[in-house]
Amino acid sequence: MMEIINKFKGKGFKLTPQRLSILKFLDGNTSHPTAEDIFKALKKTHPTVSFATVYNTVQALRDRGELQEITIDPEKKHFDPNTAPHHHIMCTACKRVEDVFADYSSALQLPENVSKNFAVSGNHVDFYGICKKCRS
Amino acid sequence: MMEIINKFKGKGFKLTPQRLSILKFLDGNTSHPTAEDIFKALKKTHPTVSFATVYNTVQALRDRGELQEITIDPEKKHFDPNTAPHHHIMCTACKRVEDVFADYSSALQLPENVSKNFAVSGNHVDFYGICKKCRS
DNA sequence: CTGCTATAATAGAATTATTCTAAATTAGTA
DNA sequence: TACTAATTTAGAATAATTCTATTATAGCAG
Repeated sequence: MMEIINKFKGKGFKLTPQRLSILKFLDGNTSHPTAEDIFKALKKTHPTVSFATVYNTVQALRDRGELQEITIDPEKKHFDPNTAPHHHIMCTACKRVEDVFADYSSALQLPENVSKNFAVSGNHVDFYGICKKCRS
Repeated sequence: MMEIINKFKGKGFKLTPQRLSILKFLDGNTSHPTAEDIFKALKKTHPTVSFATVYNTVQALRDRGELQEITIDPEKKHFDPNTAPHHHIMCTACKRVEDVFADYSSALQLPENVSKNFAVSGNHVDFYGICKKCRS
């Protein structure tokens, strides 16, 4: 928690109460919240917040490399404060997203016809399936 | 082309001129068009079409397993008539999506704590980078 | 070939996610 | 303590997608 806050001292990032609340919510959060999830959580402490505050903060964090945008869900973006390289799996029934910690980097070689045309900056692996809860 | 059309004879799928036009546009198309791309192409032959026709047809094709929805682009969905398992790379500058034909299946093993909680139905690997054109 | 019916097309409204705008507020510095 | 650039807010705007109600038609049944 302290680390997160300290990361934003200086650098033209103002640590407002709203942002502090968002940072607290995100810190160590592995639930892969959507903008709406963050908005709802923030409303508890700041009933008058606007969605713009959520998107502003999310964007500021993304720009600083402190928040990852997850595209696994075709319906909406999810966010992940864990910026270490890792992957995800989504339950196609309940839409929940979970982490997959595995290092596939050495296996994911691009065919030459592609690698010669791209300066690759990253990759991610998305898995889809049905979770235990949704089967029972 | 003929194959595509024949796939939809019977089965409660009506082959309307609009749909035929969409099928022709998609057949062998490796450009990963968005709904808007399809809409624009369709407008050339059917100037009065509605977006609903595009989305209806896309959904019918998806339901029949003849069209894949691509989530690599955070801004919008792309579609791919190639339903054989393969992967994608997106240029983060020009947003173009290209195919990556590589078989990573044996390498993409899930860690046990995940695999024991999911009946996995599929996966895809997304690469990001800058394409040659956008660097020059 | 003709008529019937379920399916599809259309225009446009509605919904959802996200971004923008302009005015009021405030964090952090001087 | 005052100032200023950054932020918040409410709400409008935009973009992607879905829905609705009406009209049209593909494909089958006779």
